[in-house]
Amino acid sequence: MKFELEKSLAGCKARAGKITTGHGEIKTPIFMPVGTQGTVKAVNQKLLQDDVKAQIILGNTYHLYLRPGTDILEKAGGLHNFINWPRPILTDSGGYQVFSLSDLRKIRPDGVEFRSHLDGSKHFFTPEKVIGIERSIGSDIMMPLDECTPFGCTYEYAKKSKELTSKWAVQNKEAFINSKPLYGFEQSLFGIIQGSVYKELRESSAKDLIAMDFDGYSIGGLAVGEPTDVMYEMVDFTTDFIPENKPRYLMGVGRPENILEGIERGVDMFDCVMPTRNARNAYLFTWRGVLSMRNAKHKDDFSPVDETCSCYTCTNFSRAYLRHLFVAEEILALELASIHNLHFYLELVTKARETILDGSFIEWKKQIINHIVRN
RNA sequence: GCCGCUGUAGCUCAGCUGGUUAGAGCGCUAGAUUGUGGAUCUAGAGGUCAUUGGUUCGAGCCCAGUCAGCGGUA
Repeated sequence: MKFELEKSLAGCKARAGKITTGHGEIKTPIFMPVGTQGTVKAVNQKLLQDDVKAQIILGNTYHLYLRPGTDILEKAGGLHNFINWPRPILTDSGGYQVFSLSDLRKIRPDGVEFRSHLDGSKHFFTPEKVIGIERSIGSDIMMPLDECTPFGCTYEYAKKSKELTSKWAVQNKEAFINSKPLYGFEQSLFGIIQGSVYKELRESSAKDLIAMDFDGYSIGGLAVGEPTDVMYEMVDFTTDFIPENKPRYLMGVGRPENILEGIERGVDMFDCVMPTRNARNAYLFTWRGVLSMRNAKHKDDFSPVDETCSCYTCTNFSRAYLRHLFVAEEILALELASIHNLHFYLELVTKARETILDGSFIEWKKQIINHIVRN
């Protein structure tokens, strides 16, 4: 993997760059649709490429390990082949599932013991095991096993957790060096910076990981319930420690305005379930604010979701039809809404990139936030 | 025509021996959703208890008439 920094803004930390992987280029800043189980829910691969214009998608190690399992993925020749996705894939390690499925797991110094949310069976993840699974998956960018701390945890807990994540990072890195890709293309490994909302811990976590020289750096453990301004402050603080020539990835974020604020603070990559999950709940993002497609006011509104949007949904269907599909619980509702929201997110980061390159980002961002945050 | 059963929220129904502002589920309306459960959670609106009289301190509940629906019967 190669990262090329194309432009850094003078007035803020926003940057534009290019990541080159074995499955092509990713132009940053970028938003990565989440495809946990080998599919971006409700959107097929053709539309994902041609209409949404996704440059890279996510898969999840925890979910893919439980189902279909690494034996199937290897027989298929890796996840790209299995799901017929020719562009880059990034895999999350399962660290977040350790956090979100907390009643089903136990964290130990050597790894995480957990029960499958599918059948209750017992499993044990170590950094080495996770790297092995990600080799079987064949993701272009792999995330190491980490612990995502819950918001509200004490300094002491966050400190111990950060130390564990750093210790695991060494093991992740070693396992990475001591293993090889299975499918003939290069894979790369990021480090995940933890430390909750404590600056001192963020700094020390960043320094631990940077000393190990990862291909890129993720900021984890944010957007887990802390106030938004705290999240921005932590991001701003943390990106200062990350070398300029490495991509920075803010995990799990976020709302459109969160992404723009993240870009301004020097983040290159984002992922979030919001555009897809909210789409399935009839919550749509537009350039003039958000819409709830179930609302009765759309019943006889035959205008598109967003007049300025060029996605398949907006160029072909009305709000009234979308509302009808949601009320009738038709599956096409999920598809059309997901296409639109993802198209919006990708267009958002594309425009951010363009305005970084031409120097108008800050001005553009202010204007956009005024429009999209208003309801 | 006669006999019986039933009328409570948009729908399906609870509602104790008569006792404060009549409830539930679904639906409806509106929120929430941040390294994915199409899930879930939160809040709100909505009732002349078919109708007219009566008994009672007090009636969704008891009595009578009327209307409507369902079943049986000549």
